[in-house]
Amino acid sequence: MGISQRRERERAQRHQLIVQAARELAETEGWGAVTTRRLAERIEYSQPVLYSHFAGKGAIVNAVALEGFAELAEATRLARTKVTQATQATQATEATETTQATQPTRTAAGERAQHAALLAVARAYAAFARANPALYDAMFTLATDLSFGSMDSPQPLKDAFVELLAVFGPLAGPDDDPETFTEVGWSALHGLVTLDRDSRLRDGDGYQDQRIALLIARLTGDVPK
Amino acid sequence: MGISQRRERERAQRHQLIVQAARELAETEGWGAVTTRRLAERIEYSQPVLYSHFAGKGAIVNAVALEGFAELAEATRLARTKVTQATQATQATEATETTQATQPTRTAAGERAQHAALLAVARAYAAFARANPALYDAMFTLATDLSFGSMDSPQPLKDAFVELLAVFGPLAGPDDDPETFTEVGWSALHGLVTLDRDSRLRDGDGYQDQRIALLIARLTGDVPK
DNA sequence: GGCAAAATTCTAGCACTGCTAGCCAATCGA
DNA sequence: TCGATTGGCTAGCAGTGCTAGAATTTTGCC
Repeated sequence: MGISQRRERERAQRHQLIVQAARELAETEGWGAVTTRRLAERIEYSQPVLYSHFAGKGAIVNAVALEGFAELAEATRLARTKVTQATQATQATEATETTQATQPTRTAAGERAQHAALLAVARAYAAFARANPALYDAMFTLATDLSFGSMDSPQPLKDAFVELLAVFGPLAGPDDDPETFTEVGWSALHGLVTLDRDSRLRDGDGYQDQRIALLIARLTGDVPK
Repeated sequence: MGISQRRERERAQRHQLIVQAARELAETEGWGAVTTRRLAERIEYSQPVLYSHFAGKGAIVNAVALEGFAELAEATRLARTKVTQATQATQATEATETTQATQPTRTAAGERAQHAALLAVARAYAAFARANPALYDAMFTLATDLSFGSMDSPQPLKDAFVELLAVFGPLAGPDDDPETFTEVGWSALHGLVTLDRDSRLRDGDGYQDQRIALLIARLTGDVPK
C-alpha cells in the first residue's frame, strides 16, 4: 500500500503549498490580492482543487493564522530563553542563588532578570508583528473565528499563550492571577502593535520603543515617583 | 436663492441618511451585510446616488467611523467629568486644596481621584465598544486609512485623543511624556477590548472588569508587593 | 406659459469575487 | 482488459463595487 501513502504525501505537500502561496501573496500584495483565482494560478491548479483541501477561503486564512501563532510562540520562546540564560550566567558569577528558572525568584537580581526577559519578549513580539504584517492580520483581524480561551482551541494558540504566560506570569503580583496578568500584558502589547501599524500613534524614531518600555516598566511595578 | 439652499439642505440630509443606514445595517447584521445595493434599497434611491455623496464604500465606512470617534470622545468626557465632579465634592468637604482641575494635584486625595476617574473612563471605553461593536469595527479595523497622528487628521480623532489625554496625562510619571503615557494606556485598553471581543481572552463574569482594574492599577503605579 | 439647457437620477452593464455542478480523463481492482 | 472510482477541469451561478449613458426632472430665459 505504498502508492496511497505517496498520494497522501503529495496531497499534504499541495496543502502546504496552498497555505504558503496564500501567505506569500498576502505579504507581498496584501490580503485583498489573495483571491481564489490568483491562488489557483499560483499553485498551477484550477480553483476547485482549493476546495478539496479547504472548506473555503476562510479556512485557508485560518491555516495561515495557525502557522503564524506557531511562529510567534517560537519567536517569543527564543527571546525569553536567550535573555534568561544570559542573565542566569551573570547571576552565577554573582553567586547569589540557583533556584529553578520557572520558579519566580524573589531576589532583586531575579526580578531584574525577569524584567529584562519580559522587555526582550515584548520587543520580539513587536518585531514579529512588524516583520510579518499580513500574517499578523490573518491571526488577529481576519481569522476571528478561531476559538481561543476554550478547551477545543488549536494547539498553536495554546502554545503561544503558554509561552507568554511563562514570561508574564512570574511578574504578576502576589494577589494577581498570573493568567489575568498575562492577558492584560498581551492585550496591551497587541494594542500597541495594531495602533502603531495603523498609524494611530505618533510615528517616529524611537516612539514605539519608548511606549513598549513604558508599558513593561509599569506592568512590572517599576514606576517613577 | 432660497431654492438652492433647500436643495443643499436636502442633500445633507440624504448624506446623513446614508451614514445612518450603513451604521444601523452594520450593527444589526454585521458589516458583511452592508452592500451598496442593500444600502441603496434602504435609503430608497438607486446605487449611483451613493457615489454622488461618497467616493466609494470605503468613504461611507469612514464617515461612520468619524461619527464613532465623536461619540467615543463624548462618552469618555462624560465619564471623566462625572467622576471628577463627584470626587471634587468629596474633596471640598475634606477641605484640602482647590487647584485647577486640569493641573495635576499631587496630594494623596488628588491622586486617588484621578485614579478613580481613569478607572471610570476605562470602563466607559470598554462599555462603548461592547455596546457598539460594528461601530468600533469601523473605527479600528475597517477605516484603516484615517490618518491620526498627523496634522491633517480629522477633528473628531483629535478630540477623542485630547479627551483621553485629559485623563491619562495627569497620571504620567514625572519623567514620562504625557502623550506617550496616554498612547500606552489607550493602546492597552484597545487591546483588551478587541481581544475580548474576538473571544481571545477568558470569557466569564467579571474577567474583563478584573483585567481593566489590573491594567489601570499598574499604569497608575498602584502595584502590590 | 413654453422651451431649450442644465442638473439629477436611473437603467443596464462591466469586471471581479467566492463557490459549485457536472463532464472528462487518468488510475485502480478484478 | 475492462468496468468502477477517483481526481481535476471547464463552465457557470449569484453576488460584489463601481460606472457609462439614457431618461427624467428642474432650471433659467424669452
